Amino acid sequence: MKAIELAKAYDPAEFEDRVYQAWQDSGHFQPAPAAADGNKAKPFVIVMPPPNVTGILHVGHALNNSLQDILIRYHRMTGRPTLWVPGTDHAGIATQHVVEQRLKAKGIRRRDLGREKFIEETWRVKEEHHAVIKRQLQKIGSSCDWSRERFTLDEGLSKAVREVFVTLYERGLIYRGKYLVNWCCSCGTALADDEVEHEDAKGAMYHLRYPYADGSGFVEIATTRPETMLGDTAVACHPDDERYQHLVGKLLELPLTGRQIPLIADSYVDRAFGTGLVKITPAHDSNDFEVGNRHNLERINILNPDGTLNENCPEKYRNLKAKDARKLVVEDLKALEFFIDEKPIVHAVGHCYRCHNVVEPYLSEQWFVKMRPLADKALKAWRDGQIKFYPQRWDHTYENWMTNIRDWCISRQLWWGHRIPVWYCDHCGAVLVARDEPSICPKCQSTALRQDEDVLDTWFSSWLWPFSAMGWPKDSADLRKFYPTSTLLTGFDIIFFWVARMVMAGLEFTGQVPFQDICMTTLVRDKQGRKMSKSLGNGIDPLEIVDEFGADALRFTLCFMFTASQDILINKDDFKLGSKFSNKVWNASRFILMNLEGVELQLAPDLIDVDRWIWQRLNACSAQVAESLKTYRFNDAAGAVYEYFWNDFCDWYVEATKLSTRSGDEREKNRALSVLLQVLEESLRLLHPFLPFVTEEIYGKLPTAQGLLIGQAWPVARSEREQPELERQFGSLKQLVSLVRSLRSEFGIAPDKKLRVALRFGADSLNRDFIQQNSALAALLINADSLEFTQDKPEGSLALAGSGFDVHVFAREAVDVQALAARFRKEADKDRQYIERTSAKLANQAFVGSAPAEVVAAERRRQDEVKEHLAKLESYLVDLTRE
RNA sequence: GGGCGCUUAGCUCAGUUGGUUAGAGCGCCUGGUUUACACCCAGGAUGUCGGGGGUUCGAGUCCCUCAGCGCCCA
Repeated sequence: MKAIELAKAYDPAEFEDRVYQAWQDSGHFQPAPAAADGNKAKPFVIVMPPPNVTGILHVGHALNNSLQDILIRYHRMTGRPTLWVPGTDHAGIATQHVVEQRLKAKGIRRRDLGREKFIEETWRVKEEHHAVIKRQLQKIGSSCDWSRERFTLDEGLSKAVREVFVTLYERGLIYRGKYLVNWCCSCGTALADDEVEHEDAKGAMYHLRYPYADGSGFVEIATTRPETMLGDTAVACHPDDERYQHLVGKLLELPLTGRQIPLIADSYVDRAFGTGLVKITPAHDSNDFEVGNRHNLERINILNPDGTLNENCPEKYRNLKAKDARKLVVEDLKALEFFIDEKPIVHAVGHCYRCHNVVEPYLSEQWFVKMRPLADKALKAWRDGQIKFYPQRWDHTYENWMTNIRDWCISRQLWWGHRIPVWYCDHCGAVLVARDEPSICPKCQSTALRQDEDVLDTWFSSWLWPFSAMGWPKDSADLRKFYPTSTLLTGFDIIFFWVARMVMAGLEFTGQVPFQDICMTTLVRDKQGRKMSKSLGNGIDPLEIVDEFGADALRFTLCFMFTASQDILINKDDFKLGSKFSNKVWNASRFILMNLEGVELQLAPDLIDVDRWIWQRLNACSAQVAESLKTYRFNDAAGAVYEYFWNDFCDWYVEATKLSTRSGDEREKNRALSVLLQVLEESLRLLHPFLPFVTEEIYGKLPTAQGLLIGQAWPVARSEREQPELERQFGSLKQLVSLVRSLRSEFGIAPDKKLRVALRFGADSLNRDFIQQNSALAALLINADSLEFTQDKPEGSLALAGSGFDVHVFAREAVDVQALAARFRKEADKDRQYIERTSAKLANQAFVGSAPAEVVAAERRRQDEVKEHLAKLESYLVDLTRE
């Protein structure tokens, strides 16, 4: 046959897009129909964590999707029906924010545009962004089933949301109420507890004086938020606090307001904190809210939705922002001598996770989900082992959150999202919660119905994703076949937001956990350990990496660096790792294919030792990859294929085959290349999940290619290929080669200088036959004319110590004998130290008595080897110094 | 305040139930135009495994303690 040409340089940009298109056209992204090939294997299914449709893919997404794709491709190649469902989420707050900013640039405000027009505009923006996200996922090679792509605002998913809302309401698990919620004044909406990020901020502890109403004295209180005093309705002490017990019930004059408030006792108060007295502002602090409930206190809301002070405050403070009001209040308190002092402190302040402005506790009417009953089921499922975290330590986080679960505020004062399916009758005041929009009030027949203005939290649709994406609430074929899914792979930072809630929703609505394995990924950071962010400008754009190094390089590097326990600290240069590896695969393949010129391929070529050795190595690698992927140890899997391909296949096997391909013997060349091609082909299959593009491109050039590599069988480890004795035998050949190469290198003997080398085996050498049979190979690898074998110590040579043999190199004139002697002495010292150490160990009855027999035996064996090594060195030294 | 994690070569990290003379990639040093690859080849140097204590025949690995760093929750 003819030689096959691969381009001289590995150039991923040349083929990646073309290869992706071929995959997509081939239909392999869709699960193979089980019936067609009688495939009874259990499906392997992942739902992709839907990225925010208006975001762009960052390197964290690249990591997560690369890892998911590795799992998907691997399982697909092992023959399981495999499905990866892609999609995006509508990201209510973030998207609305993006669109408002765009409009603002044109001088348009959301309210001016009106709800309907605004939503139309948002859909347009969504479409644009969606195209970008999808393109990005394709660029990195995601083999997901685009025909099943979903968006959280799709009709079907919206139906699921509505079904869930109404069902939970019917089950008494959704309620509406006026409570303190986290309020983002900038976004103008309520947030869930976990959407608030606590950041340390510099502030002050203000000490204030509240006089008794009867003028007989005053108490001192401390607060970090003096402006909220305008909403105080009590001051509290601990009921057992002897300093204040006698004052309980006394009325205080609240400065600046003219109001009188009581001094109450409540065990919530920490006696040791400040003066032991706290002001109680039920409408602006969640603890105070509880105290207020217990004592029936009035709740005075002093804020407008935009964060300015409202009409419940004295006139002069109205419409000021809280920050400005604070200054003025402090000033006024000073003027009236109610101010004692302020001390700087650092305290945690809540910020909106989307816009990073300060979040205020704010009293408002919202919808909530009662979480306790849902969480109890989710806890039980976890305790029963139905879900499993990788790594396991995330168990604690899950358990802790589930155990201390709080109700979930799900209404958002936004326009972009699922509108709450609740209607109010203006005529009779009825509240209608319905799957379909009612046209008439069933209570009073009025048509004056008004839908709730608010939308639902985006996570209220995301938590249904594993089954809503499969068609639920319809009883779809996909749902029956692919649900529950196999693995969820996502960032640990959304355990609360998403993972935990999906488990709850899955159990509540499908009666099953939505996935079995949960693989948590860590954060990708810069080399200084900083989070990648726009403002720092330290982000890595995955597409830039793809352009520069190729998608395989991006994927492989991330996989290679992904360990379960630590964040990934990475910079652009690190991606050279993957790029170099891809290049290696390209060039090794190129070499083999270019050597096919004039070769007659054999279907079942005979194997020689080195062939059996590489099959053993490939087999071992396969077993290692399978084991590693099973437990989501991606770095181990990547490390295994890297080591196999580079060190075993390229450095030893391909080099070894040169003996055959350059022998001048046509038949031997045909045989060797036939095996080489088979090993290459199988190696490409082994590597494909990790380096899909380059392996597919090369596979397409193979004379033995059948269809696309993506659809080929992965080389599962087979016991008949195990050749453990070959590992040992080939290992001794490698040792021989290394010894000679070291000598060459150390003493500057040119690589192209042919050496005369003789081998002398010890009496009980295990590997004698193997090395003798493969002596031509050994001679090639050490560039010797031939390898001689001798019984007696040859004269005039330099000896090197192998295990079970001496290597004699006739190169005395090329070597600095003194330097070699010095090296031997150093090695001998090391040996003596080792022997001393292990002798003590072996003399220790406690060790010999209590350690497992095989450990002791191994220790003896190693010591014997070192003793043999030392004895050789000593005899070499005698020879060297004598002559 | 409660919880979790990290500290191993110059850098980034492996090291799964305790049992070889602790590994990888990058970087560094020496040599190399071996017609696959300089994104390469061959060889080499580099570690009191954060400090201290303990358990054990044996500790990077288990326990205690101290120090530093990070994250989550309140």
